[in-house]
Amino acid sequence: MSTETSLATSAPVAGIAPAFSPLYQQIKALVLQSLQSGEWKPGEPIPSEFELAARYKVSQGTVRKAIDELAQDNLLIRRQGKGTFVATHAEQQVQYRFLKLKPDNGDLNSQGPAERLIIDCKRTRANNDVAKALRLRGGDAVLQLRRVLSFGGVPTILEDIWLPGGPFKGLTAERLSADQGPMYALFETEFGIRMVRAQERLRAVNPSHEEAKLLQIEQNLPLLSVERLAFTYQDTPMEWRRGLYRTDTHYYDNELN
Amino acid sequence: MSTETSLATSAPVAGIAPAFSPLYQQIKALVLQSLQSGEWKPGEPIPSEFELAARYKVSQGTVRKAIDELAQDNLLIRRQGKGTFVATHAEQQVQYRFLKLKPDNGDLNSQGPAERLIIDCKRTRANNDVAKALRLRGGDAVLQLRRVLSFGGVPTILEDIWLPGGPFKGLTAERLSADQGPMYALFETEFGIRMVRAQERLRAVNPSHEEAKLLQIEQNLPLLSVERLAFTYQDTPMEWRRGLYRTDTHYYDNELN
DNA sequence: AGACATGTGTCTTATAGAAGATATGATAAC
DNA sequence: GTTATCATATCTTCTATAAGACACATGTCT
Repeated sequence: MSTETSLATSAPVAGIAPAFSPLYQQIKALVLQSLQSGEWKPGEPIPSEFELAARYKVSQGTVRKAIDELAQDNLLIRRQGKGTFVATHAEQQVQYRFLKLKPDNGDLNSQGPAERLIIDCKRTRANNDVAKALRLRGGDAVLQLRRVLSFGGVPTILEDIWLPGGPFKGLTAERLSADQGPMYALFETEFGIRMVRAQERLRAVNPSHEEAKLLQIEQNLPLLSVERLAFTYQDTPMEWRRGLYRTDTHYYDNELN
Repeated sequence: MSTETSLATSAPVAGIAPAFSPLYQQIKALVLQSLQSGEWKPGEPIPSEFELAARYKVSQGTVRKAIDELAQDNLLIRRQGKGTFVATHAEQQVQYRFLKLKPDNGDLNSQGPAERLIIDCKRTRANNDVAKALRLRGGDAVLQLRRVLSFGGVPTILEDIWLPGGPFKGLTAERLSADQGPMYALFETEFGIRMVRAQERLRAVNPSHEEAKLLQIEQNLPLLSVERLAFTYQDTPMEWRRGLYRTDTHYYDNELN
């Protein structure tokens, strides 16, 4: 009975299996559950492959394949010799993982860290567009904020951000200003919400009078409008933002394959 | 001697191995060579995993891992039960693999295929920017062409394209116009050049008078400028293009993770 | 039309050594 | 005695092999 074991004969999983799919997919789903439930927190290591194999009653190779895919999706990070860790936006290396704007010369960190200025932060009710994007009911409480990012003293990005009021209860302008580092990192530590992926829609637009003023540019300079819907686990939308990027000194970088 | 075989004892490869790296990486490199040399052409199947394993004197699992990565990079396409195929731009499914522009409502094919109009096609000498991008010497022969893409009768994209003269010797406006389907597909069949990946840089710009006229728009409508450098195997740049996209009716779609 | 055989990629298990990271303990140097 | 240095043990992930069952595609034979 060397290889014709499990799957049919021995029940492989702990909880209820999602459906009929490859074993490693089921394991992947179970690991995802643990990530989602917060059993393993961002930055922390998850159990070793052999431990997980024992826990789920499958072979180490099957666990490995599940973890491989999760690492591929940037949900986990493998470090040889050390372990496998829950990915986080609070890494020292890449400051803004979702920011694809690059300066025409040098790199983003060459002029020191970005300066972030909160212009506005208020609690309002979701309009139809925002409600639809965040899957809320129209009129539900949302947190709206506006900020300007500057690089080397030059205002470069103007962002309007909408967050669902429920999950982000207690978020204030002070808390945001006090914090160094990426906003998504703060979301993880303070609210237990990890942004997993995002979808961006880009357009070229002319800024309004007010927008031009906030970025200290002429109104005839076209800007790159970047609408982003960010998702946490389970493809649940958790943030909607619209950025206006200066692209006379920077460009939006994208790799195709 | 069940598992402590090869690597040290039996020489694993056919040609000269690149350096010291994992076996599957070496296999990957060898497969890449065969792709590049045209031993297996776009759309065709490559030998089965077991055949390759025999050929390279490694196990099927090792070949599998090599192929997995190549499939990940969109160089190969696996089809269960049928085989593994060399990826091509001539697929029926996704017409324009590198085109990320989507209409605000409906999808690109809803209004039928794109109409393509060649505005200009001439043989010139590379200026400095183009030469640098394509790694040519300034003044080398290049093919320059300009075209307009329309969807549902509405001009939407204006593109200027530069191709190195050598590899694309014999390309004419007639040949381009005659051809249906993606340009990159024609490059494969007519010139044996397969575009593997590309890098895009996006900016918001105001069109020139001429550009606005070609797109039949007002000059005050900002456009999305998309500079693309496309690479073939070995990270060799083979095309530089600059597109101007209308983004009042369409948007540039991008996924982050 | 249906059954069957065959060739393909897919999935799972088992085994085992390589390679990177870290702790521990022995030994040497001060 | 304390501090450095080295070797060893023991974690981890990574690489490689082998073998068998399964799923999918496409024939061929009945």
